Amino acid sequence: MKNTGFQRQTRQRSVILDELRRAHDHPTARELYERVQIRLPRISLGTVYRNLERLHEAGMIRKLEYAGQETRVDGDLEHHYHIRCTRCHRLDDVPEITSDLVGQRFEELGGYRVTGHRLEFQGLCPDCRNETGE
Amino acid sequence: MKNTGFQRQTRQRSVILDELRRAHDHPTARELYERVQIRLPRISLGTVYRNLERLHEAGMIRKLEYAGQETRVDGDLEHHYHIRCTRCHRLDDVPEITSDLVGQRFEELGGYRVTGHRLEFQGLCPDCRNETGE
DNA sequence: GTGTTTGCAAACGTTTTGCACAGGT
DNA sequence: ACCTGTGCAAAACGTTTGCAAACAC
Repeated sequence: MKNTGFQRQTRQRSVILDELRRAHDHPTARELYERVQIRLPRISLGTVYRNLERLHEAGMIRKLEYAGQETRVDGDLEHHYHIRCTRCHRLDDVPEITSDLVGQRFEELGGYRVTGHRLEFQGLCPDCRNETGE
Repeated sequence: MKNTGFQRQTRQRSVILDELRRAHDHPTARELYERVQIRLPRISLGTVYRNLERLHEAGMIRKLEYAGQETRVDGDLEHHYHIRCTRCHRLDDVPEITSDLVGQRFEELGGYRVTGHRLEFQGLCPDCRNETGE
């Protein structure tokens, strides 16, 4: 079994992960906290934040930080994209993306009328490549 | 001339816009505030925030909210993408994207070694389409 | 028993807001 | 003169952190 970097297996962490795995939406830390709180009434929001950070480090969840609002978490590690409603801020998975993005106009995705998209690449900048030796 | 929704043309707003147009990076609100402050020492950070919001509404600047950190603004309205360094958080324009994104591996862009990308679509969700009549 | 993880509360950094005044039209 | 936009300060918001107690190992 893969080393996750965890030192202890606590009830809090396992309930948090369980709620995330059963969630089919993309809850914020506070929403997740409220769900976990039903099962563990004395848990604190700070514990949820700390565990989300640890789970993220361990590669067990995705953080959806690029929404310009509260960070949301996704228990689904499969490679997939998201679509956000510009009016009510609802966030859904995009069912399937098949091909060419740039230059192509998606008119409709998963029932949404698509008006735009945002794309950000990640990587190591030239300076950091030098410093780390790639 | 297009109606921008502004009622007054103030010195603050024109200096903010000017600094943004001449900026070749993607400053945060605070960074922009510091630059504007050199020319208008009594301006307040709140005014910068308010004006960025108005300029954004008017479609005169872009907000880069999807970085998971401080919101950055971009005075360049041309359609282009960005790349962020995962180590030092520097943010650059991606020089040119030509074709197929999905399935393709970009190895290198603008001197960066690319390790991943994030993509989010925007649109009107099914419910909001109903309520607004598309 | 040891040292990680927790609950709590305070602190933090970014952004928004209430208010009286300034200034554009 | 009107009323939008400003400066200032406080509040709001999501998130992080310091600490002593709890608990996994």
